[in-house]
Amino acid sequence: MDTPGAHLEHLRDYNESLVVALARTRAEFDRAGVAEATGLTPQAVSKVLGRLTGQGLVEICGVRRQGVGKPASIYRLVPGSRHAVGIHAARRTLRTVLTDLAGTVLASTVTPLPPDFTPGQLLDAIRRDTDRTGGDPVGVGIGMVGPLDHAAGIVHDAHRLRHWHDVPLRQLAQEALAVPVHLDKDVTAGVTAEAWRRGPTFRDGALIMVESGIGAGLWLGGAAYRGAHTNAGEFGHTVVQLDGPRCVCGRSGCLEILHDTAVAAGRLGTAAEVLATGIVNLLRTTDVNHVVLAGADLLRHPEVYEHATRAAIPRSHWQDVSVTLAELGADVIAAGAAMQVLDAAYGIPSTMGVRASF
Amino acid sequence: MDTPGAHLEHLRDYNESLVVALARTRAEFDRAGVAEATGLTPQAVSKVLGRLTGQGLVEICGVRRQGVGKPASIYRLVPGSRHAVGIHAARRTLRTVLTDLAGTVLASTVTPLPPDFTPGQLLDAIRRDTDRTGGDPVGVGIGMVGPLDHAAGIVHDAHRLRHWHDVPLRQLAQEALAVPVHLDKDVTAGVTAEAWRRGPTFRDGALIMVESGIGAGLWLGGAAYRGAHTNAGEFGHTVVQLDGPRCVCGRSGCLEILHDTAVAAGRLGTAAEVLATGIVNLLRTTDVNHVVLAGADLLRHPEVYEHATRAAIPRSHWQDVSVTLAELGADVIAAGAAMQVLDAAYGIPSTMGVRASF
DNA sequence: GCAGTTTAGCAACGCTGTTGCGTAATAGAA
DNA sequence: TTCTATTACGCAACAGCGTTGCTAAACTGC
Repeated sequence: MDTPGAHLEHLRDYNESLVVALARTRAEFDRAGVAEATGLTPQAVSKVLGRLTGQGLVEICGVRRQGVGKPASIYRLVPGSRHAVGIHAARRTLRTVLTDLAGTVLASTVTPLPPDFTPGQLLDAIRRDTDRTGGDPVGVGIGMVGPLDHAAGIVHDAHRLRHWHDVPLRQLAQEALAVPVHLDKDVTAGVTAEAWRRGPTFRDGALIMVESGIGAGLWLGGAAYRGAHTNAGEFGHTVVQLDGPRCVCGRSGCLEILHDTAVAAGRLGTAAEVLATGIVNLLRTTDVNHVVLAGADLLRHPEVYEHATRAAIPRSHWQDVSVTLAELGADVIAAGAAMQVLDAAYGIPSTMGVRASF
Repeated sequence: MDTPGAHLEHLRDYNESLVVALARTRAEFDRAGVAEATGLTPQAVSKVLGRLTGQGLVEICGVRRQGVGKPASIYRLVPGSRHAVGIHAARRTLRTVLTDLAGTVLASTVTPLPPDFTPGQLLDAIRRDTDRTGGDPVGVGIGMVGPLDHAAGIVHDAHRLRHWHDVPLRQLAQEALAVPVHLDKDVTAGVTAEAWRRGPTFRDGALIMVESGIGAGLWLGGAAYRGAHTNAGEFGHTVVQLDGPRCVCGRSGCLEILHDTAVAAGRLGTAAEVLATGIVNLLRTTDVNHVVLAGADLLRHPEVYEHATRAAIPRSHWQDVSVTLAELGADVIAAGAAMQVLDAAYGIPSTMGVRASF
């Protein structure tokens, strides 16, 4: 820790983010409600709400009469007090969204990217579209195909893009944009969007994305899960047919090759069933209780995939799984990238800030 | 929160457990080393070490001369200051171990269980073997086949045991033993043992267990991962052959049925290759960088499985995966159950104690 | 023996949430 | 209208956390 007094500050930040997280899930709230939900004393909540009001994150919006006694002040989040920009760098297009603190998408633009674009070309496009979006964001999030290193901000080998080998994209973008930048896999950004919008009940979920490849973003135990090399969720390249056709990844009978082959043959139902088998495999492995379906290719026939998935999931008296389509549709990746920025700044920190990696 | 002052206490507990965690990974340590590793100031470390010494968890064991200046006091963990009992309730045997605070197995016993034993029979056996083990444990951990609910301490339907439907085993055992009891799936307990012994570098790992069924215990992001219904890691019932033979779970071509069929036919190499395919699927999904092989059936031919697994895992310049056998062998489940008790009492808490599930 | 260096810890401090208690605001009864 | 009970709010004092300032202790090297 290089800043003195860090530990009490972390305690304070932790409690503040706890209250912000609660504020995001409720249209309105009062002091007693926050105290009850968080376990803090009402007086402590007063102090926290005072600080948050001072930062403009929260405001009083009325009083609540509940019979006898002095009416309680009603607070609410000020969604417009903070903004973030999220970017989805796909293979041919750049999608840029502006979101507010509540996770609402305020603006969304799509511009084409040059074929087989270079890092420089992407940076130019990002700067152009970010400037055009405006909004004075607290940061910019970038969602992109992997493999990449989230912690280091380096793109190892963007799939099907020749000019991308160990590119320090986060650092480059940070210099170009002069705001904090987060880099993450597209699917992880996507599941963050769902988790951010659906609140703390969404503790374990997977976002299944079918869009020039099949991948999954994982949200496990209340946080984005990326694995040891930011490469978790490559479930398109799990084998479901040992003697199946050869896949580009080197193995045979991968989910992706079987799915894509069926789609190419016009057998969409079979493709959806194959995907559903893979999803149930994922459920067996991770035991998430929320499945979110997303991706351009999937959302062209949402009802087919949704039905096949629901049909494939077994039920029991103690197990339940929700299957839904991505609420934000095509914006989900970009919006999630923006929410990762907000999450870093206003979300509940996963550690207390002390290095535990000794 | 029902206890006042809870939040500052949590800060204190957090820092204390941070120091204990560090003490577990180092034979000896001094104030400056802890301060450097944790980010706390030396004076804060003094206070923490003073409290831990008072609790008997840590002791001074000498001084270190490093040239000029006053020598630094050398501290070390007192492994014998705390003990825990771990229990592995398998289908036919009850394994009971006693471990110390460092995770060393001090005693290990195996006793038979009646065929198709009842909850009452298991409780009797647990009480008997726990009493016999002695050691005044801080708690008892039970590792068992699922499905079960870790948080509620309820066994839903122990696989292949008829008398087990929604049994509140944790509560029953707690009343019978008069110490805190933890209940978890066997594989999760097992991976906890590996993680506890290998320290903070083991952040993402999977323990593969082949023993009357195939399962995986997951350790993701530095903590045991159980999923939404304590049912994560059921990877024996992931489909790897869409048109494969029917499995007991209702689907076809599960990893387990293919593996067991090959073993029954004497084709151990094929069985190991099938398992290895499943393991690579697991790596694709979770991106863990540690694979631990365990289970009685697997450890009968460890080299076959180890070789097949190593051969199946692709390598790249940014990706590395370690494949090892369970260090504790047959004790791994029971020892892990004991370490879960120690982890709850002396491990780094995952939350700051405030309810965030509003 | 003295100077220089490093460690250890007491004491004061700032900041956190908590507790005690006074004040404000309301409904309902007198 | 007036009084009382009730509920909400917040100032002030407090306990406990890690931090900072400073002094004492213990050692090496000259």
